[in-house]
Amino acid sequence: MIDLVQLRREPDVVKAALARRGVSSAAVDEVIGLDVEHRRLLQESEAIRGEVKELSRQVGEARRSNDAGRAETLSATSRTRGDAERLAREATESVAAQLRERLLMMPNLPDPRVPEGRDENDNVEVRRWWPGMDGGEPFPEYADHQRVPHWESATALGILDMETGAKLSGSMFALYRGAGARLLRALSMFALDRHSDGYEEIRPPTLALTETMMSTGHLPKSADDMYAVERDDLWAIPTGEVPLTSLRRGEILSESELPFKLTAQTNCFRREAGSAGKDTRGVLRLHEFEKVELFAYCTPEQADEVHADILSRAEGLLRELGLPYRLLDLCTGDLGTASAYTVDLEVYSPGVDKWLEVSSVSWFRDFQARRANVRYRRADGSLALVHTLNGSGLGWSRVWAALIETYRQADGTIRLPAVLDPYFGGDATIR
RNA sequence: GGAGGGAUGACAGAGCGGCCGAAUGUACCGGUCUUGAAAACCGGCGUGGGCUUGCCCACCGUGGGUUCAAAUCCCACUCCCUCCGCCA
Repeated sequence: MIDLVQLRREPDVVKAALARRGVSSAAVDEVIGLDVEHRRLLQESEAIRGEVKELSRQVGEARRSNDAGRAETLSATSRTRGDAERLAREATESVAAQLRERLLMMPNLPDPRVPEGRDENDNVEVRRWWPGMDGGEPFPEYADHQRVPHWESATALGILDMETGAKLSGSMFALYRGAGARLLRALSMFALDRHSDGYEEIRPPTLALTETMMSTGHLPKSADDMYAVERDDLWAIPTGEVPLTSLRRGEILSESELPFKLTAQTNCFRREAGSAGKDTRGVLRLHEFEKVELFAYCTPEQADEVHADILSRAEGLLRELGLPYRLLDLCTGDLGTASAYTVDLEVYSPGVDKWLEVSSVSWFRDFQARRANVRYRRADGSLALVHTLNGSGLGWSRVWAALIETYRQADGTIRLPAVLDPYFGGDATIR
């Protein structure tokens, strides 16, 4: 949620920032108008409320001094004012509800460094890495046996069975078998092992309350992309970010515990309502996938450093796995609702000849903290909202595909990078 | 799923229609005393909102209701505890 106080103080700054994301000046004015109206009504109803309280106090006084007549008169006046108060309060609450609704739909202000753009095509590549790059080697050349899509090679090896996945749950649900399933488990273990220095490992529930989904900004705006368990009023989380952001919801943290860093491996559920037919072969886009998330609450001063740390951890994993990747600064048109600044990591996968998004490292400023009401007490005793950041480290289905394609040998076997050997009993080769 | 008990400030815990934003204790902050510390004593000490910055309003799990007036009475819900049932 954007800061209403800032909106009052510098409406033009807010308008200019939101205009970059396509929010019209009129929409912002509407919020401002509702805020003005809300405060006017609030003052009115609070003044009447004050009157009622004062009258009630006097009724009590009159009763105690056995002045029944006076008490009755005062009581009657208070009753009338009480009716007026009810009306004023209802009007106030109605405007407050409208204001809240508009505010919850409003996206975060993009950071100045976010490039201008309409959609994902305008994201700006900031860096590229591949094995041997530092030694001056060119971008890898791939052999024909690596140019095989994973849905062909993995299915042939019996480690991926999309057909049975569809039989169980419908299209875009994967079933991994044998070494394929083990590879997925290995990747989560590998990542969590790497993050264990500094990030507390969490195993959160994957069904969450509406309030929990509201805090990150996934609701109300993206309800169509979420799986709802309506009977119990729960939602399947689209990312570990959801439970982690609410871990300390409503709490006041001490400055000494910041940055407060967490990591969690969870399944992630996405309806992919708006992406019919796009990259749907194999495991490129699934309704359910596994991801290791990195998350932090921190002070505004710590935010840059934490963002860099999360990013470098995500990069580090890809380097250890020997997979080429690139970094993109998301443009204003592709930035997530809650984010102020996001860097995406895309891994190159030779079989499909595509760059695949495997991580999004985002800084939310106090947008989520305001919704989740997570604050910290500063050295001077004052309270301030924390900043939240998160990033995948990493989302596995696409990494899985890139590994299968990149490390496919001429004989059709897959010799996975040596860092995974320990998770395969010493030899990470899939035959 | 059934029966009972509970939810109050950082924590413990009183209050059970009006003088209660809330006793008391602990913790915390400042001061006195002390060579220093401790103890003792004195003072302070929740959050949010509004505006005429001094005041007003809201908040005692959540939502509704009764009343001139609700932490306090009534209803519903959520969560926690105990017991029973069921289950991995």
